[in-house]
Parts: sequence; structure tokens; C-alpha cells
Amino acid sequence: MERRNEISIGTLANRTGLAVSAIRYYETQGLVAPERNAGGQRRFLRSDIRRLSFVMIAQKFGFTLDRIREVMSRLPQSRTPTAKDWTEISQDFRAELDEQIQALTRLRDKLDGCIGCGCLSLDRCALYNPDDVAADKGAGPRYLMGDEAVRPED
Amino acid sequence: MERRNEISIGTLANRTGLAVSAIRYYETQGLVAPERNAGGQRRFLRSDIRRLSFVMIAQKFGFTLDRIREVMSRLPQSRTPTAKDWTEISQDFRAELDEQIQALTRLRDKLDGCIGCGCLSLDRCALYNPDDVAADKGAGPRYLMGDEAVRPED
DNA sequence: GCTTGAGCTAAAGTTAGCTTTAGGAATTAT
DNA sequence: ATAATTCCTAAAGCTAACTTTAGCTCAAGC
Repeated sequence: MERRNEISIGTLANRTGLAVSAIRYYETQGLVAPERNAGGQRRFLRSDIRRLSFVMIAQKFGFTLDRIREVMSRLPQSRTPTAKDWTEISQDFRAELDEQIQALTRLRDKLDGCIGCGCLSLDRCALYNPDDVAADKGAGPRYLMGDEAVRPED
Repeated sequence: MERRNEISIGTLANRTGLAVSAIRYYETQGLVAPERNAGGQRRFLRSDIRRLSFVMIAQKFGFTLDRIREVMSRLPQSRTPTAKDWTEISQDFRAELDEQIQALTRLRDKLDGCIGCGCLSLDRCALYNPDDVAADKGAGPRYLMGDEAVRPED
């Protein structure tokens, strides 16, 4: 039975458009924390619809689930988050999003310079500098170029 | 022996900062196509330094290896690419990059509206519309919200 | 001419973000 | 009361972009 203010995973899936499997996965990642009923089935709160909507929006912005969990951890634990609570953490994202846009724009402007000069591979190229976009999750140094031996005809 | 204009995988790795294993992987993905010497070892051209530099730059912009291979396939096959060739395909990227920046900016502006109204989860929310950033590689519908049952206190 | 470093292949492992599968158990509908 | 849904867990699979490992060969230096 779905009691007032309690919903099943299927209902939550329908409301959010997420797959049931995705919601279960989000639980393992600490993004929602449903209770269980007598039969062991998950019982979510209606406010979890908003919670997962927030997750989906943040993902559209390119944030990782880890980062999203971090930001959401700033929501009050003791009570159901209000509209104001959501607004506040949204502003955090807004700031990061701005940075990301700016980083991408800077990179684009550098590329413009390189298109002009046609080098694209010499170590004096502006793209050489790693003052870049986002965090590269991969391992290793990954620096660009350093190709002093390339001659014009290469 | 490294003959004039032929370099080993190790040399290429040093010049680009890439790991040897990454270069081998790029070969499987059709991003470079080295020849082999008598002993079966890869022999790259010096111009491959520029090729891989281009790959690295494009990756910074967030392009997938598949997309990069596609764009690079427009380079001349019959001769070593000139600076002008590189400039031309760079402009393709430049255009896509612009679109991406604009999409992100639009999304940010929508978020601004939502921060203002504090809804963040109602189906009249601007973030509901999927005129979005990039292609979502994942499967499934993935629409946002549609949460008519959420009441103010949720 | 032999030791050591560089290279080779094939296969398995890694992270993120999920989905799919298999085999049961709980709910809901009739 | 029984059939049809829905849900459960655990484990394996998937894509991207690589790395790691194992076991072996090649090439370069002394």
C-alpha cells in the first residue's frame, strides 16, 4: 500500500522519468535514502521526486554524481527541504556553471589565435598551457605538444 | 634505427606527453596508422606528433575520439597535411564549440529563472524542456520532472 | 655477444553511470 | 484464491578511454 506521502520505486520512476534500475543505483550512490516497508520494499518520500529532479538537472549541467551528492549534503537533514533550500544550493551550481562556461570560452579564444597562426602544434602555441576546462579525471601528465622538431612541411 | 622522418612509439610518447599505451589504443581507434619496420615495431611519421596534438586539443574541448576521427578523416590522405589543412578542420571544431557554449549558456539562463521562482521541480519549470546541451549518450527517455503532485511543503 | 631497455600482443582491469539477467518474494487485481 | 504485476538482490554486462599484466621479442650499448 502506498500511504500518504510514501511512494513506491515504480511511482517515483514514473514521476521522474528515470528507470527503476537508475533509482536503485542512485541509492547505492547515496543520492536518496528510502526506508523499507514490512515486506522489504523501498518506500520513498514525495519530496524525493524533487530530489531526483535536482539530480537530473545537475547532470545536464555536466556534474558528476559525486559532486551532486556533495552539494546536496548541504541540504537540511532534519526536515524536508524547502524551496528556499533548493534555491540556495542551485546558486552553487550556477557559480560553477559560470566558471565552466568561461573556461570553455577562454579555450575557444585560444583556438581562434591558433587558427589565425596555423601552428596548432608548436610549443609556443597558446593551447600548450594547461589552465583548462574542468578536471581531467584520467591519470598521468597529459601535457600538450612540446614539438620543437616539427618543421614547416610536417 | 630511427631514420629521418621516422620515429618510434617511445619518441612519439615523449614528444606528445601521451603514454605509450594510449598511442597504441589510438591506433586501434584509427587515429594514427603507423607502419612497421622489419622487426615488427611501429614507425610513426614526424607529422604524427601534430596529429596526436590535435587529438589532445580536441579532447580538451570535450570531443569524443569517434568524433575526432570523423573530423580528421577530412584531412588529405595523399600528402602530409599542411598548416592550412589543420586550420580548416580546426574551424569545424570552433563552430561546434560555439554551439556548445551557447547551449550551456541557455541552460544557465534557465536555471536563473528557476532560482528566481524557487520551483526547481514543477512541470512548468523552464528546465523541463529538453532543448539541451550536447547529446546524452545514455539510453532511455530521461525527461525531467512531470511532478504535478508535489505540494508546496515537499 | 650479451645484457638491458624498449617494444609487441592479447587479455583483463578500471571508472562512471547505468542496464540486464536470473531467480525469488511481495503486492495487487480479478 | 490465484494470476499478474511489481519489487528484491546479486552479479554480470556495457561504453569510453585507457592502463596493467604477463610473457616474449627486438634493438642498442658496452
